[in-house]
Amino acid sequence: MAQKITLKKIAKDLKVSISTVSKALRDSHEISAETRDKIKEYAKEFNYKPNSIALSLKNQKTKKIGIIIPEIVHHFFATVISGVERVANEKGYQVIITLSGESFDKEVVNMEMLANGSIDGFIMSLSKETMEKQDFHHLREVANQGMPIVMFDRVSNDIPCDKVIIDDVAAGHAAAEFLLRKGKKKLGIISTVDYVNVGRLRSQGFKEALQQRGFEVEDYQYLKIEDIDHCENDIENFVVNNEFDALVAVNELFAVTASKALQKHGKSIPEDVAIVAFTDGILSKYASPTLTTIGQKGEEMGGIAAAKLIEKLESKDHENESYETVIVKTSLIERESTP
Amino acid sequence: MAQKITLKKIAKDLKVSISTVSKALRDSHEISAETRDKIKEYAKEFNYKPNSIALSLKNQKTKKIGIIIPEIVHHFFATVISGVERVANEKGYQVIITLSGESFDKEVVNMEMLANGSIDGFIMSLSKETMEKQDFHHLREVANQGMPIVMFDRVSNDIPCDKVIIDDVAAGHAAAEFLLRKGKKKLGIISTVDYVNVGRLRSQGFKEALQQRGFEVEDYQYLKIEDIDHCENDIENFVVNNEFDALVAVNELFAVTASKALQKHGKSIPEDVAIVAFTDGILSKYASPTLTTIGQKGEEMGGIAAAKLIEKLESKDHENESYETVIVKTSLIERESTP
DNA sequence: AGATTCTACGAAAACGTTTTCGGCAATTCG
DNA sequence: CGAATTGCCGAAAACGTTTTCGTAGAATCT
Repeated sequence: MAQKITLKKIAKDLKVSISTVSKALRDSHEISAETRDKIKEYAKEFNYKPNSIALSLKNQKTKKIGIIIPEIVHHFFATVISGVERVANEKGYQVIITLSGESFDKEVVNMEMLANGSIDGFIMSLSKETMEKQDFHHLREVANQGMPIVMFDRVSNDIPCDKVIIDDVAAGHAAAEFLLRKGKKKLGIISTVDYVNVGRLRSQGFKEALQQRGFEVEDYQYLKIEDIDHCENDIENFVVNNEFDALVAVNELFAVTASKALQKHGKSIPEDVAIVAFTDGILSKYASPTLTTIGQKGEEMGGIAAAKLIEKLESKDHENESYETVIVKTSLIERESTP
Repeated sequence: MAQKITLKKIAKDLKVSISTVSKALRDSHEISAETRDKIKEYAKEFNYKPNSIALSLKNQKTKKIGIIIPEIVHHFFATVISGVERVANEKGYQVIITLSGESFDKEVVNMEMLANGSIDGFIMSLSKETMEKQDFHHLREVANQGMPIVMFDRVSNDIPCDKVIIDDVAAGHAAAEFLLRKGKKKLGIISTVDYVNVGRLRSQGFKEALQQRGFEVEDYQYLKIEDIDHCENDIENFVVNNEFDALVAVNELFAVTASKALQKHGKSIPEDVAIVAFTDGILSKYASPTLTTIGQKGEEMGGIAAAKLIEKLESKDHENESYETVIVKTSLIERESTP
């Protein structure tokens, strides 16, 4: 229960002033070698570490960055955090995490809490509800107060800030193209409802790839999932009531669910139906068969987002207000679910 | 770029003193209704929010709790964080996360960083390296400075603090007992090296269950995995070179790897070999066949840990130094991998 | 010796709060 | 009418730092 030691206590014990202690510990030339060594020795003995709250107040910088994400139990978001944490730590920053739980209100509340001096800048991905409402006043308010924001994955074009995304259209295109080159003729896609950007954009790329190859809209089958937690019946109905030799799913959960439904009804994968999933996570690696996926590189996205944010934080504040959108390349990882 | 508004600015603009503004906003009876309303209106218009850093410094409380975990891309840890975040937010606390990456040094560094006033208390699970070294000086130091710690999952008996664990011995016992009741005779277990507590304890419970039923040590097969990232060959060799009709794996990764190896070699699950896994995560739910698991209830553990920490934080500091170890019950979730 | 420059330290302000205390004026009481 | 009470507000301290400025004494220069 040794109380936390402060400059004041050291000063009192050593009968010098607070400023002398501070200077000595920072190797100021103003302090004689003798006094300096005495102070340093004492500080080390009692394990003095400057109080970071006091420093934050004085410097008007917290050396903390705030993350707001919808959920942490999604592998993709966990990898992003991992990436953010890695580069943040390298540069002496700490990471505060809050979860919106896909709720607009929680997103707003958390943002306001963090904006009151707790952090220097934001890294965030919008909640589903926010995407649906298209209400970004909380972002705008924070940005107006001069606090930098970097958005990733689920971003909004309405907010001027740095962004890190994957090219979902290109990725959807690549998935379809990959299957077409394997000689597949009748493709299907399982996507999300349209206000989820990633689902819409991936579907769009998928569609474009087919059209470039001369397919018509009626040549492929489309399923939009509303509720990700209760998608099994929908997916099972979809795969038994339609004919296709290849399937794209905009996340690995849909993919593995479809895979199991297909196998349950006697189809073999990839011979009868090939599958390409998005979001390379743990499921793709361990499903039976393992899934060919388009990887999102969450770790890399998180790292880039953190680097861009810190760059903004450490440049002179008032300068050129230019924002950049980094597009992280996806990678297609071939596994057993495609021939 | 509207600068952040402070009490001082409000005071200046309204030509009153800082203390008057502070009191007015906190509904002090010392301030006349007229002045109070004027100040409150002004504050609302400019969206004043008290600076949390200044409050932290004044109150010597940050209303933040720090989490140190080995990895965040493990589903179990993600669920724990989710639980911590939930109850912390309910009680007005924020959550700072740092990752040790299973490294002792990073754990020490992160702990020292957070201990310098950034947070009010710790919730943590030890890194593998720390478990191996059995070096807990960093925990002891922090605890001595009066900062409360709650450990979960990977804990140490050497440190006096609250703990939240599952009864791994009982869980291992339950897993074996469950299989024996299903009529299985030759059991095997895939575990980790012994310094990982959870692996050792679950194995111990498994062994005890068998002994109570009159089995001898040579009646079951044992595999200890050193490197979780390269366990496939070891597991495949294990399952083809041994005979058993049931298998327990101390995590779902081992379980699904074993399941696939068995199926590859023509065994069917659960008819030929039944499987019980630990750590109910996403893999267990979506593997083929789905896995019967012993769930760890990470969300619940996180919630309990946070509640206990906050309870300590908000009680009068100097009181009874009593510590509690909460044992969270595991639950056996039956799925397709057992008959 | 007198003027100047170093050397080595302390005082105080600042960051944004909250809170204790003191005080002035107006009102009530005896 | 003098004394006590009340209503309303401001000054200042405190939290722990860093940094600017001032200064006393010693050393150096002329």
